[in-house]
Parts: sequence; C-alpha cells; structure tokens
Amino acid sequence: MSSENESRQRPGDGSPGGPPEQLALIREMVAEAKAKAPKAKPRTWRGAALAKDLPVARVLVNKGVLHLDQLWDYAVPEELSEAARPGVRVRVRFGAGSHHVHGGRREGGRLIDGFIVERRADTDYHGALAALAHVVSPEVVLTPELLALARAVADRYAGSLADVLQLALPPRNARAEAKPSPAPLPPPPVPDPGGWSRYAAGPAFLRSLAAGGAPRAVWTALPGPGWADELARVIAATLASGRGALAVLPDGRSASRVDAALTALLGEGRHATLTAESGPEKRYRQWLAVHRGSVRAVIGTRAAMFAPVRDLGLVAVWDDGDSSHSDDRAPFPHVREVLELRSVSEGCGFLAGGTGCTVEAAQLLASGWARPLAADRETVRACAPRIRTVGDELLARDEAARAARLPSLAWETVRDGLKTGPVLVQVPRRGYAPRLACERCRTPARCRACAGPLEAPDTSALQCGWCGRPETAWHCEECGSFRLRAQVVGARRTAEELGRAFPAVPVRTSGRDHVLEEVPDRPALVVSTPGAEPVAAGAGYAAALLLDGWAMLTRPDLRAGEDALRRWIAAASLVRADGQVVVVAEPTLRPVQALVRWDPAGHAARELAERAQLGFPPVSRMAAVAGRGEALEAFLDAAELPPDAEVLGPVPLPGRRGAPSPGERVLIRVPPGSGAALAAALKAAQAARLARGVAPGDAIRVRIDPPDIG
DNA sequence: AGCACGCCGACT
DNA sequence: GTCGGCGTGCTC
Repeated sequence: MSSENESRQRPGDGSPGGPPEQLALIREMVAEAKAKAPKAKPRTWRGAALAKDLPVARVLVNKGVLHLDQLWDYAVPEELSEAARPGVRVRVRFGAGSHHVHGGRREGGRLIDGFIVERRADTDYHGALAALAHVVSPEVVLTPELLALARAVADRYAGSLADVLQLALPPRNARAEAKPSPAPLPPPPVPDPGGWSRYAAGPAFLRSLAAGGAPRAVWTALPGPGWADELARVIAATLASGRGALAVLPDGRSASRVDAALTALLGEGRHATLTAESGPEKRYRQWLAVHRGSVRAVIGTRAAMFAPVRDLGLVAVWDDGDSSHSDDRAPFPHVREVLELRSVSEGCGFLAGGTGCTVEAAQLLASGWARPLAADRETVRACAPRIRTVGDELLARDEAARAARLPSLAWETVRDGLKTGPVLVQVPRRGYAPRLACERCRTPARCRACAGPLEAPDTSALQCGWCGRPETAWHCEECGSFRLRAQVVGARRTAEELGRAFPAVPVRTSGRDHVLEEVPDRPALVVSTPGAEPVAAGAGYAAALLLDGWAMLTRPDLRAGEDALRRWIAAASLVRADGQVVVVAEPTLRPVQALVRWDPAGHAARELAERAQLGFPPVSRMAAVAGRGEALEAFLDAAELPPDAEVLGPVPLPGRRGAPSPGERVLIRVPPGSGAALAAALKAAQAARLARGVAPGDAIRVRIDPPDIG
C-alpha cells in the first residue's frame, strides 16, 4: 500500500490508532470475499443509501473496445434516483482500480461517460456494485429507438455499441440544453405533386406518404435541377401526415439546395439542417430541437442518418453511390444501409434517389423490397441532352485531334456550345489508379480462380489482388488477346490546352480544394473534377465534355463502371435538355452505352445480375480482415466463421513509403443470408482476442462491406 | 487499454 | 523480512 492510500482513508473512520494501510487491506479482503459469494439481491458498499425503487442501473459505458461491449450494472444512490432515468448520460467509475473502501463506497478506476439503458430491481452480477458517480444531465438522449438502431448497426458492421453511439449522438453542450426548444408547428397541408407528375408512380408515392403509409422506392431522377424540389415535396407530404421525415445528402452543397427548396415550400421553422458545418453548440441545439420534437423534418449529411426524428414517416438518401455516404469512423456504417434498418425497425417509408442508380438500389428493386420511381422513356428523352461518344481509337486516328489532344467532334461541340452558354468539361481527379485490362477490348483482367482483379506488383509477374494466385498465362476471355494495358492520360493538361484553344472565353475551374457553387449563364469553359461540378444558372450548360473515360473505367475497383456512369450522368444532368454531351470513351463499353441510352437503372440491374453470378457484393456479403501475418493467421484460425464462408487471400497490403508494413489482408465472402453470421463471428473473434490483450502491432482490422474491393 | 494483483530474486 | 520485477486477469 502506498502513502496515497493512507490519505484516502475515510475521515472519522473510528480507528484513528490503527495502521491505516493494513486496516484498508483487511477491509478490502473481507469485501472481496463477500463479493465472490453468489447473491440474488443487489448490494452496494456499506454506507451508501440505495435508491428505494429500482436500485440498479444498467449502464452502457462509453468505451468502444469490443470485449467491453456489454452493459454494466451500477448501484443507484437514493439522491440520484430521481434523475437517473433510462436514457440519461451518467459518469461512472470503470476499470480495474484500486478497490479501496472509502466513505462506504468502492472507488477505483477512472470516471468515464455512459448512458443508463435500464433501471432494474436486481442484478445478475455476483459482486458488490459500484455506485453511479453522477448524472450528467436530466435530458433523456438515448431513446429506446436509438438504442435499438445503434444495436442493429453495431451487429451489422461487427462493431461496438459505444462506437456507433459516438457517431449517433453529438457531444453534449450545456448552454444548448438549457435553452428551451420552440413549440412544434402544426402539420402543413399536403403539397401538390409538382415535378412528381413526370413520374408514373410519383403522385401515388406522395399520396401514400401523406396518408400515413410507408412506401419504399428507388427513384431514378430525371436530369435537371428539379430533384431538390421533388425531395422537398416528399418531405412535405410526410409532414402532412403528422409524422417526421429525414433526408440525407452527400455534401453540404446538395443539402443546402434541399434546405432552400423546403423553405420555399413550407417556410422556416419546420425543418432542421444537420451538417458538419455548424459548430458544437449549434449542432447540439439543432439535434435537441429534433429530439424534443419541436422540429419534425431533418435535412443533413451522413451523421444525420441517426437523427432522432419523432414518429418517423420517411427516410431518404440522395445519390447513395457517393462515397461520402460511407462513414469514415468505426464501424464504418453506410447511410443507405442504416436508413434501410430504420425503415424496417421504425416502420417508415424509404426513398433512395439519384440521377444514377447503384447496384445496391437495383438489388432493393430486384428483391421487391422497393418499387421503382422512374419516368417513361419518352419523358427521359425529352429531358436528357443528346449524348455522343468518341472512342479513343478514333482519337488516335484523327491526326488533328491528336495534335490538340481532342477529337474533332468534341472540339466542334465545345465551339458550338460556347456560342450560347457555359460548357462543362469533366476531367478525372489525379491519382486514379487504373487497373489492368485487355489492350484490344478493354475487358478487365480477372483471376480465373476467384474472379478478383489481376495486378502487376512488378513488371514481370501477374497476380490476383484478392487471392494472390499468380497468373502466368493470361489471355482475354472476350477477344482472345494476350496483351494487357494500364494507362492514364494527362486529363488536366487536356483541359488546359482546351482553354488555350478558346482564348476569348473565360476558364473557370472547380475541384476538391475550391468548389464553385454556380456559374452564370454566359459562355465560359468550366473545368471540374467529378462531384465538384457547379450548377449553371438558367436552364443549364449548353454542352458538356466528359474526358478520359478510360481512366474512370479502369480504376481497380469493382464499382469503376457503375461509378463512372454515375459521374457522367451527374454531369450530363446539368446540361439543358437541348444541349450536347460528348464522352470520350470506348462506345462499346457497357457504362458508355448506358449513358448514351440514359439508362442508369438498366445498367445497375445488369451489373447486379453479373455480380450475383460471380459471387460479388452486394449479392454476397464481404468482409476485409487485415493484420500482420501470424496475428492474421491466428485470428482466422480462432474465428468460427460460418460454414459457407470463403476466405480469399491473404495478399500483402500496399505499404506507405517509410511506414512499417501494414501486413496482409484477406477478404471473406459469404452467400446471401449469411452476412449476419459472418459479422457475428468476426465480432466474437475480435472480442476474444482483445480480451486476452494483444500488442498494438498485432492489431487485427475488421471491416464489413470494404469499399475498395478490386 | 490501464491497472493492480501475484509470485519470484536482490537488498537494508 | 521487504522492495520491486513484469506475467496475467479483470473491469459492474
């Protein structure tokens, strides 16, 4: 015993003469001995006045570590009984501490945050309970709905409940909490369908929401700026039923468009915007206004997917293919998946909308879980600009074009477009890593064993990026060619040269570092990377040029085709209906053809069928498990994976220059229906491993639905 | 992860 | 006998 313990001796202990360390030790040993005996009744340490009613609080401690992912019982002192309601934030002592008896309380461990989940009469714990240290605030923030959602998300992603709650609940702010939230406004009237009358099933979807129904749909939005107003109308229709609504958008720009549309439709005060841009106090104030029910509708970016909207009638996600819908913190939940869970557990409507269509959304349609909201072909043709393609073989043959690095059709389109308005030029971002593909027909080179992407770690050898199997005799399955190619052209330079070619016209750029919101309806060249395209004032761009399709299509990613199409469609949607679009990409490729026909949903459906056949996500569920060799091997041996799980790899992970090797990675794939079992097995294995304690260098990283499958 | 426990070797 | 090494196990 140290002298520190001496100073902690209880004042007025009644044994002033005894050696304090030894007395403390004896007391502690007695207490521990008692603690070991099984007991039915809750006990706390002598001297603590226990709450008369329900003296046990089941607490979720705010520690993300998986092996502590469980509830802990604490004694409720009488003076905290009133405030210690289920759902409030508390502080508790947690951790193997010096178990001194002090003032009749057990002390030790550090004070950490937690939430009361339940009040109970008794405990299953065979030991003396520590007491709640204090109730942080009387605000009931962890509602049963939110707890159930967080649990479902934690299970889905093999993560801990505490980690999910960290994403779901903004940090408390006392000042925001002290202010009362305004009284809620009465439900607004049912809106008229507006642009929804362009979709066969649109008006019925609105009517169902307004009548209290829970319809589920995948919405392939028509090109043009109408989508924000249409999204506002489904929210208004849901509010009209007396229920709440939630819409999640990929970025602040798109969120503010819907915000403006909803304000135009319903005025201020009926909705809150939850985006990362607000500071902590405002953020918590907005969250509280939603939680307290004074605001029934939420528009926000991905953290808003957990927004505690009262009596939820509709959840909506816009552009679910955008990568920012995937959270970047453990356990990496995806907005669309979380909203699906909410739709089921809270019995509300669901809408996944976008000008494009993801394979996951196509799966919701294919399974019958959601219905399509799409315009007929004639309407699509009337709203979409004309799309033409220039293959780069043609580019290669066209001498003049090669000199200017631009095919003549593209040149003419830009020149003609600039006569009447702005012209958008979309160029891929730097750092796009192309994958290997057939030199002749551009079919991606895949492993013959598992259909993973082939990679060339050095110039001589080919191997599979998933299972590591070397490939020594590749030939193209499609055309029989034996030659591969991988190449990215200097896209930015092309755009610069384009600017020089039209010296009389201003060139504006929009990219990741500075994103333009809008450009005026005047002739200008607007060079933008995908996702950063400014909206053109008025009816839209006169023309668009989509450059370096090859680079977009050959990224080493399962989603390359889907993603390229999504980005092309998004850019082409900003072009007015009588405008022209030229895409520089091989016209026989499926995403290119889908763009020309303006058929993103058809493309996604075909992609889905193909992935089902090849055993790819989202038809199969995949998990990535990464770590250092021996640790990874031990983890996989210990994990009780479902019998139908297939382990691909391991393959070495690409290391950062100068950093120690990140180890190796396996992909684990299970057929439909075994996803939950896989997540559970990985979570259990991880928990068991962490409970034993491992060196930091031996950490195993588990990720369900890894985003970067080659 | 912490942090304290326990059971072994060198010291006043 | 006592101080302290870090192996191992628990945290309501």
